[in-house]
Amino acid sequence: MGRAVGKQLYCFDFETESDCDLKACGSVVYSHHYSTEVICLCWNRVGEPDVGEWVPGALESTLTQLVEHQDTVFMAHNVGFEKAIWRNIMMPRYGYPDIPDDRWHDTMAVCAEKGLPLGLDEACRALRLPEQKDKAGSKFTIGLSKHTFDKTGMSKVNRPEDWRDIVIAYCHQDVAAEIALHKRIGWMEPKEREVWLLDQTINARGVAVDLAFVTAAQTIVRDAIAPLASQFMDATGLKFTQTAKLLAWFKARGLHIPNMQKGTLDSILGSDEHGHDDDIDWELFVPDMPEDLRRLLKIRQLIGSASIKKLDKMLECTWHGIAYNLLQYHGAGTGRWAGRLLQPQNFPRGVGRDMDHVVSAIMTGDHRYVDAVIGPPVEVVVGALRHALVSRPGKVFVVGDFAGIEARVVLACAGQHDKTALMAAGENPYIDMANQIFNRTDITKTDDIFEYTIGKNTVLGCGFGMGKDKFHLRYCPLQSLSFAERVIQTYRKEWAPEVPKLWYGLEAAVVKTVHDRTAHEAYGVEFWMERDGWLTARLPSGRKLWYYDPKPCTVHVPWDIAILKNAYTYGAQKTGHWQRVSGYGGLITENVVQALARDLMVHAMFICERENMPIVLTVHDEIVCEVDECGHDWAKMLQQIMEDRPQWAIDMQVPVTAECWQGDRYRK
DNA sequence: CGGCAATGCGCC
DNA sequence: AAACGGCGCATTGCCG
Repeated sequence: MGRAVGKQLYCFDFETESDCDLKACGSVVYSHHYSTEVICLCWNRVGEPDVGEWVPGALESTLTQLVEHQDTVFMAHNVGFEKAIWRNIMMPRYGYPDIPDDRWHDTMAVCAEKGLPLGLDEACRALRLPEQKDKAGSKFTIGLSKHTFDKTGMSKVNRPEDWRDIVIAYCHQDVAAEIALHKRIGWMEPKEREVWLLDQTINARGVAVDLAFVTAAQTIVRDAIAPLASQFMDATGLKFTQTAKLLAWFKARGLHIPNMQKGTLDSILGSDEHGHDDDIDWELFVPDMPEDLRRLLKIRQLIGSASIKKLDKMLECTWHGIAYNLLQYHGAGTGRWAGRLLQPQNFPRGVGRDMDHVVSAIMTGDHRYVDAVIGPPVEVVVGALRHALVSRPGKVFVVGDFAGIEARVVLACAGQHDKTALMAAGENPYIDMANQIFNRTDITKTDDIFEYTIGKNTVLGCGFGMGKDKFHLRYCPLQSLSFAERVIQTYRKEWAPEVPKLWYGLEAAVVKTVHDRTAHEAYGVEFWMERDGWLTARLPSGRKLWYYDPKPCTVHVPWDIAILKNAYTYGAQKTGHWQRVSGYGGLITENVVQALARDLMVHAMFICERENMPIVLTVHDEIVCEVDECGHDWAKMLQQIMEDRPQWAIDMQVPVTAECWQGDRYRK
């Protein structure tokens, strides 16, 4: 079941034209758009000369036979697109039967699993395949869409006469490239195929968006920003989004600002809205700033949030109140999902205001009212963005969050069992850490906020080799550097001395594997050079992490120019493009730990599905299910599910706890 | 002018 | 005895 191997495999590729912007709206909205039309569907049976094509109105039965043959599996690169076209155009308009999820195979999912770029063209290039995607053809086809007319100058009247033939030829070339890619990368691991099928189910369910809430929020933002933006323009001649130019403008008036980030502005203005004086860097505070400049910075701070763009995005990518395909399977190299379209994984957290109060105020659409009863309207809306996601009528969200999961996994992985036992016993590890750092025994969460926060940040942040400089900059810029150094040393030497051994142990194993091309194991992770140019790390969970094109190298150690040590690099996607990355202990540890935390998620996700708690969203260490509204204590049930550990996690002694709640609106 | 890279900013 | 990593989207700015 679910296996696509051994069946008749057909590569399947649609070319379409539309006024709808596919990238912005997603494949579901695109496929439903009135203007979207199929130009052609081309296919080729993998390993056979069996090539075919379909165009609207074609009278032939080959396609019907293919689809009705239950042993036919259809392969595409990003099948979300092909599925949407099939189900929302081919079925309703042309009467074809459905192709169920388990008869699709996605080469993009395999690329994701094996650490390759997700784009077809980028993947083929990274693998140096002779068969490549036809870039000119792609540009031509995209140019057929009306929303690009102004850019390409092509329109229905001046298209070349043979434009359909050009597109069909391009489509066949894409099919050839996809087949070459498939032959090189093969199938998914069977267990990951099951995860991917679940991913497809979740993406097809979608999440409901409260459209009335979104439009009310848009009204508030628009009305609140307008007067402030024009004041700002009058004073500076600049739009408040032109960050670099603004910094120069302020500099010319004697005010040197490192950046326009929220925290920086809080510090410079010497006040933040919520009285967290801890967060303020008083060295940046400018007490004698001219009032006009202060006023401008204040405006920038109030309306400069880019997050409000999400409101537009929510409407754009929603079809009849549901946003589909918000998650990318294995979007991160470690197997975590990535967010797409309205990006549900980076909603601002807000500041813990009363949700019902905030939502009802926003629903009025009146920015003055929001200002009067809650606070600065734009800031209120930004903090409430996640509340736009709601459960469908008659349903309720049940949401669970793994507590400090990566810190727990790294300690368990390292064999730091005194600390995992402490967590398993329900004690607070952050207090334990803080007591050790400050040489005390009586620190509490409420009475020693600074000490507690340092303890927490140390436990959560230091498991992957962070150094004193980074810790200082990030968590305690007002303290001395030697304080940060002491914190780091306390973690590494006293609190969790097994953890640095984990970094160096994993590094030694992976470096040996890349250099001598034999298997090496450390801490339950087995490194191995696969055929065809991959390094893999088999995790205690049984899953493999894949690193493409690993190469041995040597580097100078930082403390002695004369000493060389073995190291390695590999190809990976970084800041949006394919480049070589240097591996090191902290990094490989981070990858392994993040991957294991993901596998704990997946374990819980399968149980949720089995127990009739359909998942609609995941956010790294958080599961969102949508269940029938009834008297049932769903939160309790989800907690039991998430705290059920797979055997490998029991063996590793990972202490797992989950915090769960239920409600009809998404919140933190 | 479009394409691409870098940057800023949100999250875990 | 060094190194925190993983994302996506919007915007800006540079280059051809």
